[in-house]
Amino acid sequence: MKINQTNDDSMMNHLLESLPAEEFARIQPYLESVTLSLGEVLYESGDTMSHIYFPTSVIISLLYIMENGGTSEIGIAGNSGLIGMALYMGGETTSSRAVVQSAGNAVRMRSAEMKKEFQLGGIFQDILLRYAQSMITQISQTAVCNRLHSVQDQLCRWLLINHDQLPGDTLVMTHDLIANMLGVRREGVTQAAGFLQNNGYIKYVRGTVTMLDRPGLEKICCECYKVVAEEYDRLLGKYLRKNKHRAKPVLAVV
Amino acid sequence: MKINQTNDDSMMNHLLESLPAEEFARIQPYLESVTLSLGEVLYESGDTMSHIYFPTSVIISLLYIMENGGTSEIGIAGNSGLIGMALYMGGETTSSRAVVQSAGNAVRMRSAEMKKEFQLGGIFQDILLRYAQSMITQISQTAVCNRLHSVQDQLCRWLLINHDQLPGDTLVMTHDLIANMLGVRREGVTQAAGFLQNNGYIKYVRGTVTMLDRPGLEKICCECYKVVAEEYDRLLGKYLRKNKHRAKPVLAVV
DNA sequence: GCCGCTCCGTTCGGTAGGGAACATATAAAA
DNA sequence: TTTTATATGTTCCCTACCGAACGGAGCGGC
Repeated sequence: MKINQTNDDSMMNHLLESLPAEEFARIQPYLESVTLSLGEVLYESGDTMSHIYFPTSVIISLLYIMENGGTSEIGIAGNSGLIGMALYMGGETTSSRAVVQSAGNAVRMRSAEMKKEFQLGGIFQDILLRYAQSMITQISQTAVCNRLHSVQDQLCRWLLINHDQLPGDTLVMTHDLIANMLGVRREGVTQAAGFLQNNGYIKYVRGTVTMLDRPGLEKICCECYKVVAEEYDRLLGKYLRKNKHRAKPVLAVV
Repeated sequence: MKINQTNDDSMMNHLLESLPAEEFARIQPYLESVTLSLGEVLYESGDTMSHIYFPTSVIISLLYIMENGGTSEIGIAGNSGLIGMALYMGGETTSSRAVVQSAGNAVRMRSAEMKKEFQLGGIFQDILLRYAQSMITQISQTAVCNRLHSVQDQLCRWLLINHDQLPGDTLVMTHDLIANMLGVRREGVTQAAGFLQNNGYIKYVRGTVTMLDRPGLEKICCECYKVVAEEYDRLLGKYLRKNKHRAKPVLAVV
């Protein structure tokens, strides 16, 4: 982790940029910009968190690691989310690992200041709580998707969710890593990805995946992506839409 | 749903009985006791919630219903939980269905009063937020268990979690219903339950399951039960243990 | 150029669980 | 008691996915 000299990028996180000017001004002095590299671990299961992170260009994955070594992702957060809900929910720690899935920047805020600001109520608190609820939806939908849908469906969902957090259309990620996220075998990912490539939805070579036909992907994907995207928009859209600085929609909703 | 004349049973919900006397006195006037029958639906996916429910003897299941008709439970709440987090998280609704899994009583509180009391902060708010975090853990663990563990493991987890919310050792529940909760086939449940019965862990006849060897069940279960139970205790134990009225431990932790 | 590493493609066999059909057992209703 | 509805037991086949192994392909370092 590299600590940057300015926090100019703080407005690139959609939750922060949704704040009214006066509330943003209040917390801005506490924000610190950091650069995170691929694979870096922000915290392990059980670690007491020192900071809350608001990704600006980085993507963070929340991973569960089972006793038998199996892994499965329960949710991700990019520039429309945050990492460290447990700080304001009261628990201080969670049982998941937060790991950098795509290198980039984030702004962070110390635990103590975070809790103090949360207690003040206002829009900031409301946004944090609504975001927590949207994560509950994301995790729930992951649970049922894990249970009831095929690997291919889940790969589509995963690609779409990640694409929403990315600046462009290319994702740096090997089949092996995707398999760890989905909790399936690498071969299963290769097979599903092969199908998607043969049908013109994506293209991939040695650790990069490029989206070619996003509308098509949404079409063949199970409903799980849409449910999560729409719920995020329902919960936080009223704040996000107020801000005219937003360049592209956070989530493409049908 | 039947509305009762007194709310004397309100102290039978562990979250409520954890409140300091003065905070409990403040909200008690808003509490209303209701009797709920098996299969009753407290709210459907998308419904605006009118009340938050604190189960005293009832058990409520949170079910997701997919477009193809498949169902899967993401969490449950009994006398150590509540139903209606979305009210204080800001969303007003969730995308799950809340259905009575075991008949009994609950006390409830109207949406408006709930939100007002939550805003006052204090122990009540802290307990509600910590409970929300424990539900996040429960849902996350369900997600990974769905992905990585066998039907038998999941049946054990489900039985243990339900047993924690029950007064006795007998659960009124058919294999068919359990299958809906777990999101698997009825035959799969019959087979797993048959194994558990043949090995003396449980006994069942026509819609009732009796726990015979709970320590044994915990032993052969995957870690998922233990993780959820310990996390609940870590988050809320400090409040629960203060109250001397508690009869039995909410969760048996190894 | 050559070597070596990582990523992807493919195969084989094994298994858990799904879909469907049907037999049997118990409880409630008539 | 007989009837009927519901709960559980069992079988068959089928598919998706797992585990493991190995071959080839791209890309770096030397």
